[in-house]
Amino acid sequence: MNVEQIIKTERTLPLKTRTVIHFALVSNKINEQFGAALKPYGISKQQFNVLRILRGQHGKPANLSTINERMVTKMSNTTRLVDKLITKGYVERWICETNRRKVEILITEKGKTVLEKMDTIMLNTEDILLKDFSEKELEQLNILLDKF
Amino acid sequence: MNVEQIIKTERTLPLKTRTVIHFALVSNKINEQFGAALKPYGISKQQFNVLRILRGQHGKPANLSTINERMVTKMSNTTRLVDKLITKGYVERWICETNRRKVEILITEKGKTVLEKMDTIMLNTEDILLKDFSEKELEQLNILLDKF
DNA sequence: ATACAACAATTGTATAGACAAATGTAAATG
DNA sequence: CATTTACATTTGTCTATACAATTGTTGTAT
Repeated sequence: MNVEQIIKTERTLPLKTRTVIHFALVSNKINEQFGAALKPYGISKQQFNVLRILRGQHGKPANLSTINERMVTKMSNTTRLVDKLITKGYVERWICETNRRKVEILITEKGKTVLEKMDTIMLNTEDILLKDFSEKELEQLNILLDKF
Repeated sequence: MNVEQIIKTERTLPLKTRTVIHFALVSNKINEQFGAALKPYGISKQQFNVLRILRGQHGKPANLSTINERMVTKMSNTTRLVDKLITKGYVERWICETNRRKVEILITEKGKTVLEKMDTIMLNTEDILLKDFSEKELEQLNILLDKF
């Protein structure tokens, strides 16, 4: 991936600028790939993330703030995101008995089934995306990412 | 930045999954910072990108497809993006005389002035974002990013 | 107990972006 | 030269997201 070539600039970019742009380009690519992988399921990355969080609760219900806390990309409107998962039948929502301000959200059996299928696809996509990385390079990348 | 801690998961993530999530987290951080830097100017990253592309033309007008080609994040609707820049007076648009299908887009003096101010802020933001990286680490990161 | 502050989620609204269809223009074909 | 095809941009529509204001509930202080 030659950054200058992709954005078709004739000038040599300063290293820092180049890094930031390079990062954005890779980020786009990753998003596209995962987006495409989830497309057949009619689910967004965010929705997938929420399903995974709910499964990770092992039956223990989660409320909205818990979900938000754990999401990779926080967003302002988890209510409507959950709404969509309910419509699809992947998730249930109840009002919390002990604190009626709160809400209890659970993944359904249908949600679990579909999530399992998506898992495979997602792991596959990861493999494809990272196919040119050795174990060592992945570790190196993680160390560098920590510096942000 | 401890990934597991941030997304509050108790399990140890597989290296590849961890990398992808790590990447998304950093990407969010970068977007937030640049977004915040541009906020006082009431301009989006995309709009800023277009202004920079137009300045890079050195007076030579650009048409929509040229702009699209050079944008870091391609998008489906550059027309409306340019509309917004016109409203702000940062950009002009004319119909191309030699090929009336095309359009000629130019940055205005006002656009150049405001862009110069934004440049400083953006470079500053880059510096802050990358403050913990040595020259060598930045080069290393760019090499790793190339593997995507 | 009553008033007030804090909490948790929801709703309204405005803006951004994705995607497909439509418009207008130029080039190619017969 | 009329018709078709390709091109460049624009427009319509639907969905996603950000941000602020609102609703309903609980906890706290007097």
